[in-house]
Amino acid sequence: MPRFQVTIRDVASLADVSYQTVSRVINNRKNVSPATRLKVEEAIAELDYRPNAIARSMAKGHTYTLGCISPNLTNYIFARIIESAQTEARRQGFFILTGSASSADKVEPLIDEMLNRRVDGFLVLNPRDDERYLHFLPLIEKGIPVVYLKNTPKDEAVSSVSCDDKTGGYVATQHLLTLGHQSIVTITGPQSEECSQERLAGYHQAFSESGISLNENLSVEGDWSAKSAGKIIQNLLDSGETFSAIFTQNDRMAIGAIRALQDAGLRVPQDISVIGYDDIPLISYFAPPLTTIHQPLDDFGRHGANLLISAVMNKDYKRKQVCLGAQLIQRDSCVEFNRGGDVRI
Amino acid sequence: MPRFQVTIRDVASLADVSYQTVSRVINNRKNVSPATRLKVEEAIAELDYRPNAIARSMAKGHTYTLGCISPNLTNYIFARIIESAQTEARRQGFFILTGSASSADKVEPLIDEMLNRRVDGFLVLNPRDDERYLHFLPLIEKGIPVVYLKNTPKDEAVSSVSCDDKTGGYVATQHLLTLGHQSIVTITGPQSEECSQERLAGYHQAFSESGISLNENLSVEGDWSAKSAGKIIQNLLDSGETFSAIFTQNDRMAIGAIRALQDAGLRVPQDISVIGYDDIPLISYFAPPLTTIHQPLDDFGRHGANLLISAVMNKDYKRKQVCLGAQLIQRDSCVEFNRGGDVRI
DNA sequence: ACAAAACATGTGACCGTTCACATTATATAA
DNA sequence: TTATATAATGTGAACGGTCACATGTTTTGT
Repeated sequence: MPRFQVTIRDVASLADVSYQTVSRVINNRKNVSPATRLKVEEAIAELDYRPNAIARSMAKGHTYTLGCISPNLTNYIFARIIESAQTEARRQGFFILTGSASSADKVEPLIDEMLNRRVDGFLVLNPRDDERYLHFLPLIEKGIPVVYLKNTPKDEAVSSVSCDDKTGGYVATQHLLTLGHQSIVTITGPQSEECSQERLAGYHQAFSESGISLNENLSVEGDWSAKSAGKIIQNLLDSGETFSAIFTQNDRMAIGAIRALQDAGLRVPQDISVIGYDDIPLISYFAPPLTTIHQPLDDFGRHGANLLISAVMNKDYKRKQVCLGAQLIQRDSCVEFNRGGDVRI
Repeated sequence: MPRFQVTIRDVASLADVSYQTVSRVINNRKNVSPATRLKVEEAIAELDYRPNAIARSMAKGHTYTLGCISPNLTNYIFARIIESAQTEARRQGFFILTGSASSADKVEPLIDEMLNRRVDGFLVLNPRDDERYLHFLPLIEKGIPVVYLKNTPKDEAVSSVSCDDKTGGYVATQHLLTLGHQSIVTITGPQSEECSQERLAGYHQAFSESGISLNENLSVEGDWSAKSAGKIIQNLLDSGETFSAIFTQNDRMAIGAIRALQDAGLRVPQDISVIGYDDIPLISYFAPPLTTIHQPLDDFGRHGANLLISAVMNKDYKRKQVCLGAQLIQRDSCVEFNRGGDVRI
């Protein structure tokens, strides 16, 4: 298959200089006379020459490409983080090779192929999901730059960007307590995941600070899906537990919970207050507009890309953990607890 | 910067064969004796050798990488299509380099950088948005494979995957007509875009087939956002127009419309039926669960990747236009028109 | 005015593969 | 047995850049 590419040497012969001089021009090096530079630039324009990044990677040993591995692309949270990481990476001359691995066993081949393509480093979203971070440990040992993003294992000596999930859980719970609620259901994510544990810890902390006693039966583990939360609420109602508010660890579960409440004839927020987590798009158009915890997703991507690129470029880069804040967004799904007793079916 | 890579020659010398033989083994060529193959494979395993895809690209003139350019990554529609394209591409040994260009003027530099990286071809989402497809015309002329995905210019001689938007618009409208509605508002996307025009054409066709006369004032142009639809409905109500149903060209606008109706004290579907388009996630949890038109997003990605890879691999590949179907999803936002007159405020 | 430093440019080797071709060993046929 | 096809392996030259170094030309300092 005959190739048909304009090379640095074609430019050189047209401009009547050596190929090295052309290389100097395209890399914006000093030590090129203005006249020569102009000649070369004209030749480049005339031939519509494009430097071959592949050949450059070959010679330099850098691909200026980052591998980004996430559970999927369709979850808004991931998409948003990847998008902002991409923006930041591109600003610094890097591209991102995306790969989704829906389960842990698909992570290994993905890493392998990205390694073959000689990505300069890895951006790993939600490494704690199904313990997929275990696959990156060998890479980190070999000195390949890796940055964990969101839901990160806490104890690892790895660069990471995470959110202060404990505070997030605390703020959410605190908000409900302040409104006078005392019996607050919390639906967590899988307890194997760091962020679920943290948000639950925040919930506990808020209770213990307020001195209000905590009903352990009201903490239930979901799987992030609306469906799981719906079932949990249904069970809770059936079991005769008493509560006036719900804190779900993501918005999807809030939606599922609200649906279950409505199916049971309860109104949100008049009968039960609900607070979510994430602030996904259109959730403000929900009925009722959901009060929730907002995370700075763009900062995740930006910091993540930055950290990774720094590690790629500086051999003696020190690992760093960044922790971002979370913010309460008040809408209409939480109101003051103002009735004689909790709901009981 | 000293590199430290295991190469084909390291493997060769350990296995005591020539580097070419190693190449044959890793490429699974015939003409290698089983004994030699085994020796080489052992050496590969021992050294943890990884073929350098960059060097391979260099030699072969193919990168096995596709450039994917979309307006963003956060829109579920795009994310889903890209994710499925990625899955299909990877199945065939390709990777996807993603790039978002929020506006047309950002497309050019993105193409440039992808071209420098020698992507084998381009996957272009929504080329009709702000006429970004114009940037790809020169590439297509040069013979670089390009596939358009969704909202494609109809008349181009380019491979593309689109949806039968006219039928989609027809089915949606037809559904409302069948329920007895006669005054049906439609909120379109920007009329500069192919798919908006098509869906509107379907709306017209359904009316003309039914023989019911059409009130031109009820066709209004939105910008795909919930907000725009909200304003449009508000204006319509204020102007005293009469209608009993709404067909919005995407789900977000349906949500905005429903909110505006509710704010005006109207109930959906009892007072006004609403049908959307897209079937985005969680929309079935909305109040009321939205009746909408579903598009086979995964097929978009799959076909798109396939078409592009075929074009990349076969020099004499013929351009092909794929058109996918759309499907009515009935939920609870549309009911029979059963009252004496239309709503009038 | 002359040595030293700074600038401008060119040459050869290399990055890690694959390709086309050459060579050698082995099997098949007459 | 010898000619001939076939299998197994090796060699040199690409692919398109960058790096280190060599060379020639100016500028600068005293």
